[in-house]
Amino acid sequence: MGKKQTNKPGKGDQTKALILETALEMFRERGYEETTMRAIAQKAGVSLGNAYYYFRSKEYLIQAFYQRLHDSHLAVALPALENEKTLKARLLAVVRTKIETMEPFHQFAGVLFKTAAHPQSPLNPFADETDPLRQASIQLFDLVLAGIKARIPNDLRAELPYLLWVYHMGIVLFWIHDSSLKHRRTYRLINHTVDLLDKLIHLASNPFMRPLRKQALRLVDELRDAAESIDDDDDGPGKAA
Amino acid sequence: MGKKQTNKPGKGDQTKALILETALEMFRERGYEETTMRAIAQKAGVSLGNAYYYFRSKEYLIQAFYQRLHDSHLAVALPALENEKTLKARLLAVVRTKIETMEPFHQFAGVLFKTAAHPQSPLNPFADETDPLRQASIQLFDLVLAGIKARIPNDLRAELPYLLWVYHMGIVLFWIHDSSLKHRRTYRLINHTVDLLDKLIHLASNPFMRPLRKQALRLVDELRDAAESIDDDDDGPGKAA
DNA sequence: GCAATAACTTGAACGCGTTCAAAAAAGTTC
DNA sequence: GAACTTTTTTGAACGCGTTCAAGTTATTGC
Repeated sequence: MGKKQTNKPGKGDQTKALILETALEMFRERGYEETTMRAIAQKAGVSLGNAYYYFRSKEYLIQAFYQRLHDSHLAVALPALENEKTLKARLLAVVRTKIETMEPFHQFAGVLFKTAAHPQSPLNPFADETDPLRQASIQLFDLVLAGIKARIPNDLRAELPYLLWVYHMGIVLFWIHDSSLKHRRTYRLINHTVDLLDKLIHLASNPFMRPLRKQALRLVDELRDAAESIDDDDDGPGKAA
Repeated sequence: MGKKQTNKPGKGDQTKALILETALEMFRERGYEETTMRAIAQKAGVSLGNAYYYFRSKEYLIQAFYQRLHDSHLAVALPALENEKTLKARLLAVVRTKIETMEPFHQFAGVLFKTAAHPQSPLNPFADETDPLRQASIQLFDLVLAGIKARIPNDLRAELPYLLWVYHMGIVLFWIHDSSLKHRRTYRLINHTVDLLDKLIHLASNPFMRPLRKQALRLVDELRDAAESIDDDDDGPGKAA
């Protein structure tokens, strides 16, 4: 029973890990475009074709990187959440640790959104609703909300994890473009936006704001499953009511 | 006097136009990735190297495409604005015509954001503040606002053209991912968001909203010149106030 | 007109990501 | 352990974007 587990311990898994490790190291040091598949293979001590046996394309190395990143982020974000009770503090903790986790890959990160924004790319984080990594990432923001006392209307509460995830993607996008020293601009932006979001969420929770909130949430709903199915509905030619 | 004008009539300008025309036609029919520089050159009846004499890279063909697109958009948007007096109607007209103008390039358009989102790319529309095409594009939204009666606070009014431009970029991004029939989802989204924006702008114009508006605008200010200079300021380690 | 200079054009060559038939190694079955 | 299958590994080859030294054609100065 010690030998074969659920799947296969696989000799090849070692090779795969070796290639990924080598690739990420080279990405970090030299950047993505500057690191060739041939160089990765050579440094890892395998043949070029072998790298393609384990990773369908160079882009798939990025996908593996995403997974690593998320694991690392969880490892520091979860403990950080233990100490915080307010929405503002918890959100701040998660977003800050995210950026800190990505820090070593800043130069390399530029390419992420390049591929991620491409509709046809398998890395597009908005692409398939069922992507487990994306779900896990959103779930972290659900956890942020689960730990607070303040009451948030159910309709908003349901969408908020996703919305905060989108928000944090925006922060990451900003960070990618941020060339300021030690990315101070990004941290400042995080402080300000978290502050603003905190106020907005409380404002939106006010009964007075219910109609506008409902309308905005309906919009969000529509945005979510946009690039998915091919269907036909209404509103084609006519104007808004 | 019929010969030499201000600059040079340039024999090569013909060749450049020919190459661009051929390229865009092939992009439209076959897509960007599927159209090779060799194929463009061959169809245009020039050598491969010649194409690179006029366009530094394949990406620069996209930049030329941007310019074409904007010209076409202006040609239909400006007349459309003549008939409309309200913010909602004017904004709707500009954004709708934008999508309609881009229609023939939907398949090809996917690659736009791929390159555009890349920080190092010369096509990044957020990159350099001084890009004339970007300025022209923002100016169109200034024109949208210039034609309305409703009073908008000065601080908001000043930033709004840029904000609406960013909004319209978001719509384009959605459209790129929109696989619904005739892109009905996009048009529906435009209707709903324009409606929402209209309400939001009026709400934000309320004196009651002044503090929140000020804070949001300060944030926008910070976002604008983010990827520009390398500086160092405050807010590094500490938390939000 | 004629040399000199600039503008334009060419095609071979380079390095890259990717593919693939074929070989080698590991695992399986009897 | 032999025959067979599956997994892993290889390196040559392909098509691509891009570069460049070398040509050809147009323009300029006299």
